[in-house]
Amino acid sequence: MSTRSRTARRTVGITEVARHAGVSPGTVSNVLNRPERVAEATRLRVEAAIAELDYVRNSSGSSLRSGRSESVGLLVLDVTNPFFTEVARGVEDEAAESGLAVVLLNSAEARERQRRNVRLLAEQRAAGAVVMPIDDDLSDLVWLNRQGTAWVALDRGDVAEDVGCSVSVDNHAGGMAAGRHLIGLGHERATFLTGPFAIEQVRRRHEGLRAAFEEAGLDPDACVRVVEQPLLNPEQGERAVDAVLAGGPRQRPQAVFCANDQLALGVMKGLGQRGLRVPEDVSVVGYDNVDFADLVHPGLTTVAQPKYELGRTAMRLLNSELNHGEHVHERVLFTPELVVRGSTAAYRD
Amino acid sequence: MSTRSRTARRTVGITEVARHAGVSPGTVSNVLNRPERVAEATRLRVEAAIAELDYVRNSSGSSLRSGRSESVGLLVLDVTNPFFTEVARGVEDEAAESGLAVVLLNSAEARERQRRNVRLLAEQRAAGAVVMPIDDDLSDLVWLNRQGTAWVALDRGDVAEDVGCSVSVDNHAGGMAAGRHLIGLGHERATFLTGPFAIEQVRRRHEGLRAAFEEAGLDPDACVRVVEQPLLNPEQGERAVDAVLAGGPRQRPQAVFCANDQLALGVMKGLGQRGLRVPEDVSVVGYDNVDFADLVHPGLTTVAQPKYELGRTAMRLLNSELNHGEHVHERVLFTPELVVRGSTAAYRD
DNA sequence: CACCTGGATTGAAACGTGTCAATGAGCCGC
DNA sequence: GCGGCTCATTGACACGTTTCAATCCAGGTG
Repeated sequence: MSTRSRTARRTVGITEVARHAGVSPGTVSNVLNRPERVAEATRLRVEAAIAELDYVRNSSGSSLRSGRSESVGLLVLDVTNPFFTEVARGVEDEAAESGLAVVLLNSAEARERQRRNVRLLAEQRAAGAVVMPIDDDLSDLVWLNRQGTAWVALDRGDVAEDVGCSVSVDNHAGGMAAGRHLIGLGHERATFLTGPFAIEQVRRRHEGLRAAFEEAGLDPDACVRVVEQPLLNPEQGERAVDAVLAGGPRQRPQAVFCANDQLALGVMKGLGQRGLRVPEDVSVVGYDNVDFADLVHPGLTTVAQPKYELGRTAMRLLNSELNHGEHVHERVLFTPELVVRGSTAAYRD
Repeated sequence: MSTRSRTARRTVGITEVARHAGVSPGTVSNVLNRPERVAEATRLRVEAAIAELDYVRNSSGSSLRSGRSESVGLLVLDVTNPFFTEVARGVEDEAAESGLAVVLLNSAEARERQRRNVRLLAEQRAAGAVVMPIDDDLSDLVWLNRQGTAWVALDRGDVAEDVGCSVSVDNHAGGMAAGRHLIGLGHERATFLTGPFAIEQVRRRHEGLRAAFEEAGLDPDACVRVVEQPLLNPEQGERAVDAVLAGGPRQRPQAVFCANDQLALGVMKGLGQRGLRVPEDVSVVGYDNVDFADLVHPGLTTVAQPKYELGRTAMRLLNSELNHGEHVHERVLFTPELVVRGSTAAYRD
């Protein structure tokens, strides 16, 4: 055990570097920010001084002066969800390339916490933010925009374009792809296992599923049942099994389409515990294609989202908004892709 | 589509609030930071002005003046790993309680990137950091400390105590618990499937496993084989199956202990593809107890780490270091816990 | 009434950087 | 050799906040 050395290290700033190199502070600043404006000889001299004094720039000073910091926020619904972490990686990578730091903020699906985090971003004078809003109420974000911080909405295609950019995946198409797949296998009774319908993505996936049945000349009202759970995690999936199976073998769905891989994995576990086999007795389809979907047995058929690309594109959009003076809000829409694995099979009576 | 409103919103600062409330800027600052020093009447007047003008404090200004910012870094090996995300949640929660923002930085297991991130923390004059170092070379972190930024090492029990605090889990005990469990089931040929031995945690787990065999009067050199892969992800686990099975049924291990749940899940998948059943033909033990360990079939027996607590404790330690002037580096060691599920069973010839 | 005390408030001086108008140094062409 | 030009550099100020010594005021005491 030893005591922390409270080194009263005198802070070396731009002015000390300047003195050491025999130039003015302004020149040092130029070397740092617009090297092309300064003659090579002096630039080298300044760089030498920087190295020798082990100078590290103080970003508080610079963002105070310039009015804007060099970090962007990533406001996420739930750090734990593997879907988001993949997105985070995309944002991180793209931000790193433009020298921006990423501040991770977790709303933990709580409105109060989202509000606090938005406020934090405003206090930091963050350059921008990539945001997954907690619900349809965007007033906090509009406020943030008025404070001068730009943002891009993620996975929320319905933001009005006069409010901000958005990057999302076509949830309707995803639901439809899942529906077509099941219908193609001969299923006619499906259950949509989902989280709260307050979440827009979830609603769209449901509509897509129904559209697929309609397209095939089947009545969605008769064919598609819904089981709604309060959260989108594995435990809730497991807990929902009884509701899913309600009605006995004649009424019971031939297939379960889950709004989420986590729900799907939970439901698969629950089905197994009740002696039902996937896919022989029930087919299961998930959504997201998290890494683990490939590792369970049987592999989970699921609607894949380009998670990494999603984050990367959002950050790229944000970047372009930050650099161009004149900016027109954009809306990028990815198309999901069905990945067929072992958890779905043709229906046989 | 509409053009971003470039509102030339004049910035309202502490001085404008002061004028509006008829007090001096200093008083406003006091209201914000040490409300007890200011008389109730004026405090209320200032607060009213703040609300009316929609003032939001500028953290650049305050950290410039005070010399230290109010954010802490979380330097992580790989944002994607579910182990880290759980840790992140713990850090987040604890930081939020003390009003600190968490800056997430991803080393992506690359030394160069870790270095850049450490530099970023120094530039931000971060109050502190929770760090998972990429390898044994802590020189960057020592440098960071000299810059005045304190840190707590995570999951790295071997940092010298004169360098910094650390919070970790007893990897030796974890390996031993796994070993005892397998020996108790009658296994005498085990393979340790692992990532690079350069990682300290991995080495300790291996030693623990060997210690268990020794304790039981068995020769570790004869009983424990090692298969080393370059990375700790599922794909590598799958790829390692052939190496694990080398030697045919007589030589083949009765149990595989993996340094990581991800490896374990990969190897289970690979074993299944080759027609081997878990646990009937081979027992598998993982490490970490990620959420998904409970969802595969059979459930994965694994050594659980208190992930959330780990993060939370690290942040708490950091906090105490930041607040107390005099500080003695601490070393916290958690004990892991074996969670037995279906992937392990008694050996029968 | 003069004096003291202690709490509330003030004013000015930093913190480290970016910006920009002004200055200086060289160079070319007439 | 001179005016005019460009490119490099300078110097001073402003950004919004915290801090701290100095000031003010009210009330109590002798």
